[in-house]
Amino acid sequence: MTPINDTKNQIIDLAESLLLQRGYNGFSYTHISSALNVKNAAIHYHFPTKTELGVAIIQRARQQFEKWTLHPRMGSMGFAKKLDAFCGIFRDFLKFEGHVCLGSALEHDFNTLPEKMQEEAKAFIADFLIWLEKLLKEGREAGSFSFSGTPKEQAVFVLAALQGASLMVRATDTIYLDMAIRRIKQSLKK
Amino acid sequence: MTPINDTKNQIIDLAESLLLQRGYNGFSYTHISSALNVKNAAIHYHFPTKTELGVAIIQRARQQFEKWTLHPRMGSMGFAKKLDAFCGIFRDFLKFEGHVCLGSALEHDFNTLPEKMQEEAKAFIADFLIWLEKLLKEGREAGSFSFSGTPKEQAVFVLAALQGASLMVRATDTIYLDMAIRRIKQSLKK
DNA sequence: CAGCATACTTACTAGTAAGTAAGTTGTCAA
DNA sequence: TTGACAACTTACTTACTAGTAAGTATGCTG
Repeated sequence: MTPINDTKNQIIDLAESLLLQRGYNGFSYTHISSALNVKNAAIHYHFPTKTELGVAIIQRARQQFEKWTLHPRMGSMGFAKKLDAFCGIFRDFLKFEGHVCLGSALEHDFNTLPEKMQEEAKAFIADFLIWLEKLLKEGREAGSFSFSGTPKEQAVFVLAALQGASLMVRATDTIYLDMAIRRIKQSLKK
Repeated sequence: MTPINDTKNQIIDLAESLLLQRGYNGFSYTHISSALNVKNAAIHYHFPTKTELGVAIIQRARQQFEKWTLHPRMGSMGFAKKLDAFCGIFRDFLKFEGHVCLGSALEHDFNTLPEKMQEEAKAFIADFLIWLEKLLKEGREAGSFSFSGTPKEQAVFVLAALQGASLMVRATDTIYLDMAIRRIKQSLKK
């Protein structure tokens, strides 16, 4: 028997994938229902509105990121390794054909997003920036990183480059993300 | 008397603005026609399909960029000033509420774009990258910039950071673009 | 002034969007 | 075994999408 919430999770999985591939205004309940071989009303049963579905996607992603930051394996990592792992998140997004990272997708569609999604999107970006800022601050204090300016400024810079590169890949070449990651690491070297 | 092509240009202006604000799938002929106080068929008269309208937007932007690169004022500029001016393009995009740069907008919607628009979008990004790569290469040779790796790699990095920051602004704060620009300049200092 | 092109409007089409109301099926607990 | 609930389907609605066919007002040109 299908476990409870199996369809519900499949819906979130597929909707997230479509969001990363086509943007919030580029997918519909029909895309989801036909791929899962159910009727569009079945999607509405689990997520009465598209807004609720969108919010669910972001909330799950925030939970996943929090879990990622709190993973035991993270505790034993050095600062450079942690940055590596963070960059890896963006590489992972690109593993699936035509995906970008969730942050860029939400930022791009921001103006057309329902209010509740806008709030969640802001919180999602803030999560990333706060984590990065802390890593850079502590990493510099420990002598692992070297950069001028504030850790916040540097965090914005690093995240911008990662998001921008993951976007650019679409109209150019996949290796461009790796190029950007190499440059980011270089810019933080002592 | 309305000059020839006045409506046509107004349509491109508005469509471009909507594209930068809401993405390709986030605006319709109704948005344009109601704003210009004409009927939707009037838009179809000038641009039979949305594809043709989209292509027109990109082609005009490419021409404007080419004109910008060839402007007499550019000839007398040093390498650092030219980079400044290039970053200024991205600042200008943000002047209008909720806009991103055209490059990010096209990259984001890339998977849902009609083929002809995809081709133009690729060429548009390539224009930017080629110009930047040349600037960085010659600037380093002349001793104005300092960076490791290839000029191409660095060009990808700079453009990624600019595009990423102009996106991020939406879900955070406008000053984040300036932060990123400061970091870009810093990363190229001798 | 005849004829034609430009720049539209009116009135529509087929398709798709999100969303809903009411009915059906299977499972499980009292 | 009955009733309640979860997880749907059937069958719709309203609104909007891009796009089209046919008609009209205006002005230019020979």
